Amino acid sequence: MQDGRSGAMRGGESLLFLTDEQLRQGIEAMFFAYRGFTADPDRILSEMAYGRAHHRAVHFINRAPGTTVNNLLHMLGVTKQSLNRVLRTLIDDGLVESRVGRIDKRERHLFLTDAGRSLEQTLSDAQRARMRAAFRDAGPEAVAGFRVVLEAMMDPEMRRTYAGLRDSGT
Amino acid sequence: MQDGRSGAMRGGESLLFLTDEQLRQGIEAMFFAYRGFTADPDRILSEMAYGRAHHRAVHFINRAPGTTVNNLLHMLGVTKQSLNRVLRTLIDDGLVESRVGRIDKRERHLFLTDAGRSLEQTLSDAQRARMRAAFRDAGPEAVAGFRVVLEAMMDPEMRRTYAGLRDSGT
DNA sequence: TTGGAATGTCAACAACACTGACATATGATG
DNA sequence: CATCATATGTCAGTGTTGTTGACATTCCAA
Repeated sequence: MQDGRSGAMRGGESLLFLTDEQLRQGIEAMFFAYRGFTADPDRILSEMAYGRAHHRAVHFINRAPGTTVNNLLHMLGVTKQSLNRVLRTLIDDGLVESRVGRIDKRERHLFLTDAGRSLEQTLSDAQRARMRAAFRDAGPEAVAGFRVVLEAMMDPEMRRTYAGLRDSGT
Repeated sequence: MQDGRSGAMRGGESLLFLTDEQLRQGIEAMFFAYRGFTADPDRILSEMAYGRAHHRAVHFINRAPGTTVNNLLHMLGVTKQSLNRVLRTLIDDGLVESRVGRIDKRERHLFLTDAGRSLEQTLSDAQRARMRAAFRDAGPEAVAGFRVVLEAMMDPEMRRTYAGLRDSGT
């Protein structure tokens, strides 16, 4: 694939969108867009004692209340030591509640407190505002394509996690 | 926008794709997809003394040979101190060459050496392979939508940078 | 000549990730 | 019951990447 012609013609169908140049533009689009994607919540977080990792934890606890530490670990793709540091501060600050499991007492189930939900709202509102503007400008068909490509880009395991969250949220 | 109905109906046109639930799915798609997006080059880099920051620097120097440090700074969105640390190792290791500007001798123009191009190829090939698979699976229309939404999500300044690179690459 | 811009460098620090090791409590199984 | 595995928490050390702040050098431009 170093000839720069990987997306020429095949069977009469134009595959121009698969040229190395197109792929490179896709890569750069991901890079620049992700910067925008995180910029607004980051700005809010920088004024507090929290960072992006706290945002992610709070987001997924809100999304899946009662999730266990192990679940959260896999969703976030970090080690338990890394998550624990973040979770510790959130619990100590009264944003997250950790309840011992009723069935399996080894597990801890995580919930947002009112204060936690409030922070989540603040961060999500900022992030959603940008997403909404982008979606609105792009239109429904572009949005559909956007989601299809992103889903195809995930690791299979993450795709399952994503689909599980998606289908549970409707 | 906390009523969860921001994307109901308006003027008879369905705006279902703008509901908070849809936006949240878009946010999660970005999160999981970005993980996949960086996974392959990260794996390669972890076996070397380099990280994601080196990848980004090498990518953009390859994309815009002769770019100045200041240009690169703005493209990457980091401070000169942060970039300098990365650039230092790349120059010392013979992957990047820094030439004093002919017109303005304060400026340094950055180029990849053969070794630098080789590393860039290795990393880009891994990243492009995933992007190519995702594009292929999603099809040209989805890819078009993907790019439109990503571009709409960028900060205006980054959008200009992105468009400049895009138009110069064709 | 003087001011400002571009670059480089040093130091300190913070966020966030990692590995490795170990402790505790609990569930599951023989 | 004894044993092994699982879930969680914690401590210590390390690495990458980012930040500020301060200061020096070089050089363009007014």
